[in-house]
Amino acid sequence: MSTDAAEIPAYRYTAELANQIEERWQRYWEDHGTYHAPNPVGALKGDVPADKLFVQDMFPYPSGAGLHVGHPLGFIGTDVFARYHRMNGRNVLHTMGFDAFGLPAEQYAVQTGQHPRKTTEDNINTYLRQIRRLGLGHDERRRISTIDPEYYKWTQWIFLQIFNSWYDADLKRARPIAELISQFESGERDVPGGHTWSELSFADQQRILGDFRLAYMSEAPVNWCPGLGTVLANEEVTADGRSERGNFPVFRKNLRQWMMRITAYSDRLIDDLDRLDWPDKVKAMQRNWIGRSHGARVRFAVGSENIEVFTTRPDTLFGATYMVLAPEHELVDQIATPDRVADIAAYRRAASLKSELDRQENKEKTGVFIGAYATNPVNGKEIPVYIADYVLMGYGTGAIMAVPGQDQRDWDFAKKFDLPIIRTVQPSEGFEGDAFTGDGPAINSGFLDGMAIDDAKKTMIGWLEENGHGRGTVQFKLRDWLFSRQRYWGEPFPVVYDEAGTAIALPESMLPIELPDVDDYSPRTFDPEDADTEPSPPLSRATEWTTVELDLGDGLKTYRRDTNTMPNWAGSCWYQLRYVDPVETERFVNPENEKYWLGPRTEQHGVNDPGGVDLYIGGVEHAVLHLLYSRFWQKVLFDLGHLSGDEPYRRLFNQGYIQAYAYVDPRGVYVPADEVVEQDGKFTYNGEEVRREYGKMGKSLKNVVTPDEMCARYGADTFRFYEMSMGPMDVSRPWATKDVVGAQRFMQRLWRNLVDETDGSLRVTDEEASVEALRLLHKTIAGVHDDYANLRYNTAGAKLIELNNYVTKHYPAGTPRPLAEALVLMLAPQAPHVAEELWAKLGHEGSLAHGPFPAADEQYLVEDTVEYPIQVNGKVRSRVVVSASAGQDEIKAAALAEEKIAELVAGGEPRKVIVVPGRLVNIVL
RNA sequence: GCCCCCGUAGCCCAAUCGGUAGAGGCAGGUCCCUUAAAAGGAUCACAGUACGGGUUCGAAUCCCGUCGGGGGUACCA
Repeated sequence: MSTDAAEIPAYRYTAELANQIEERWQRYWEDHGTYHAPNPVGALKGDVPADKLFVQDMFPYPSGAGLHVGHPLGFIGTDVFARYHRMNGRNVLHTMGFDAFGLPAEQYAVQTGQHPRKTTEDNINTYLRQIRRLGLGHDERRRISTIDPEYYKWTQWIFLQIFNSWYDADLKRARPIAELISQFESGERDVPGGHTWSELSFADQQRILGDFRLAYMSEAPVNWCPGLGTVLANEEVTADGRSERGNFPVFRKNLRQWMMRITAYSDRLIDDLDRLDWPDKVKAMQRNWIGRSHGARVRFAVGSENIEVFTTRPDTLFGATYMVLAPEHELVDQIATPDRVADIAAYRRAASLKSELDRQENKEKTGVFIGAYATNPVNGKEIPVYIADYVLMGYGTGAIMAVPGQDQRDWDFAKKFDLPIIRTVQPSEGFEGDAFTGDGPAINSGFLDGMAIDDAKKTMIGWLEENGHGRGTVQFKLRDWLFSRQRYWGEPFPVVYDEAGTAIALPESMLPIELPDVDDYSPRTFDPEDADTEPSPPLSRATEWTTVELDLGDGLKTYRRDTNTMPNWAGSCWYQLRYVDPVETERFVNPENEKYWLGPRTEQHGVNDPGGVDLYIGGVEHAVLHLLYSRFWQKVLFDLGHLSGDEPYRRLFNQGYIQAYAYVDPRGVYVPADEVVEQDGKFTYNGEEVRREYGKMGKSLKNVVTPDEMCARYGADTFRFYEMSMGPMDVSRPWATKDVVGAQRFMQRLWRNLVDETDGSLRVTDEEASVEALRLLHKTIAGVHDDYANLRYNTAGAKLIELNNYVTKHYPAGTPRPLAEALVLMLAPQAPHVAEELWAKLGHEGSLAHGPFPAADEQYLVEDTVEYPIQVNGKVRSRVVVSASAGQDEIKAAALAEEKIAELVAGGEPRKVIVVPGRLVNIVL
């Protein structure tokens, strides 16, 4: 009896052979620095072609679970793109770093006592081993990790740049804070409060500057999450008022925290989206999040006070029949009548106890009358003032004019409290709803009557401005970015506090401010439901670190450090800049290198080109978090003159997700997916029928497939090729291990067409390829070029399979060399190791990483003849072959002369004959 | 509720400007090779594009409606 091994030919392209080849070439690439991309200047200086390409993946957070087959989809996608362009002669920057600060490592540290740095570095090593195994062509000299002190030194430096700048609303750009101070000193700008700058104390000066700085401390309602023991940014809170991570309740609480004045950039962040090559979906999400509304601010007098409201519908002012203030509005106490105080207090208490979730779920209108009446400026009518929790303190002015005729929420409230309703827009015919929000002529509106909404708005804003009752304005939903976290595992703030509690920036020479070692990493967490708790950051317990003696220019003094850390978005805001110049010690990036890799290239991308990474691939989940923050930092650094472009990512592409089936037995327990058997449309595990679910890949769902497994079973090249062939990059699809064999068969066939399986000899011949073969070859080359350039790897792969199948069929004795070489080169971006191996076997020295990529020869792309389908009344009835140079009349004549067609036309005159050159002929009878 | 995207063979997917519905892969049938199986080779079948209407000489593609799936967002005045 013979063993299986003896029957497999020695030189068949098996997983074992693939693994040998892959390991060998990975070592070669590493030894030769094949993927090193030279910089114009600095430590990585080299000869740089003018034509460059910067490709970037959204860098991963190194979790303990390692990679599953879904993760590398984007990584392989960028690698194929990078390899394609590298083979075509471009200087390609492609590398990968790690977004390594964050909660999981800290939570693991709390459980085990292991330092988060150790956990994180172990995980990074696992990731590095996994991505190396995939043969990703990274410039490993450019790897960065956000937790490296040499990296976060510059994160802290950027923080100080932001802290030390202010937004000049007239010039619409950030400027150094020193320029604001000199404006105050010289009197060019009035000091708020009417003070003289030099007479103010240091603390008072800093308090005033805090209202201008782009990073500032504020005591404001923030999202406090007791379950996580930290505060969160708005972007990290879900629509139903819970933490995105951990799903704990989030409460509004007044706390003193670092904020970033991202709202100063609202207009630019919206307007500049037009200059980006990004998916419309992501642009729409950012526009939506920033939420620009055009409208008016209107003042309503209440005795000697004024209530200011924001409205997008100034045209409906005649229909304002009452007003509503947010319960927390500061005017309430001043204008409420004494008899209403008890009710107001009771309502406020009830409102504050409602969680965000309660407010979401129960939209029944509630509120109380506060005894005051306001004057509608447009008609002098006295209208009652209420407080109600459907008006939010955080948007607009925290007060509204209620127009029940045109707003459903106001309608609901008015019905409940029996308030008058005046329609100011004529509802369309047959309208039967409550509030009418459509367009129509103004009614009951004095000088506006008859106008359409747009005209009425303009007219009313003009009237308000003329009579001093208000002005046209723009309102944004975007709020400033809460920038402190009560965590250990993050970047410390590069500031200290003096005795008066004033924040003082540390000089650049003291950076980085490194994290101290502590015994206890845990932020104190609390009962998730208990809103009356206070954050207690782990660093506050590192007393030796928090108190520090420094000489900051006026002698040795005692200062306190900030015990908060930065959110983990900080490190990812600027990593593309550090990839460009990873070892530069004097600056965060050398301007020449930055300009070469990231600067605007108007001759190539048009006059509005903002610069940035040439292709950035990642999931859509960062549409309003990372991608908004990163754009903001880029713009600040651009304004301050540190960068040549004002957008970080010129082109963005969202890859889809690879999902997976999971199987549940009748008890509701997940069973191992790889042991489930499918038969006749039913799924069984150990003979028991199980139910199939579709969703994520995860340990708890027992359906994880790892790239390591796939590499071991098929080899990295086969795995890469399969992943790219599953569908277009941006489509999510289910993982199917059983389908991988298709990719393997292709690789084996291609290998066999070039290499003898039994003795390993080359099966390439000097026979000339037929004209037919050359036509197919050059058509394939042209198509594959196009597909690679447009991220259509699935169709590129299909074209290669088609060409290879042709070779298999027509050249059983051996492959003509031009076909063999072109196949290998075109395969290389997707399956680089086997391509290198075959390229070497074909007798070439060195690597094919830098080309040549085959070019299509025009002479084989033009056909001599064209076969035209002939339609009669839209249905294909026959075909005719015509010379490719034939004119329309010739084609038409040939079609009509065709036997079957002549029969169908039967001597009559067709009503119309449509000739689509190169496509078809349609005869209308 | 509002906004956006998607429905093509049993499954994953092609069809680039409105022009012959099928490139590729999985699964399946038949044949060759083989003692047999695997691997390999050859070959075949399978949908009329979720559904209903419209525009057009011609619709998977454009428009309207319905159904199904996915995503975003929501007392934002």
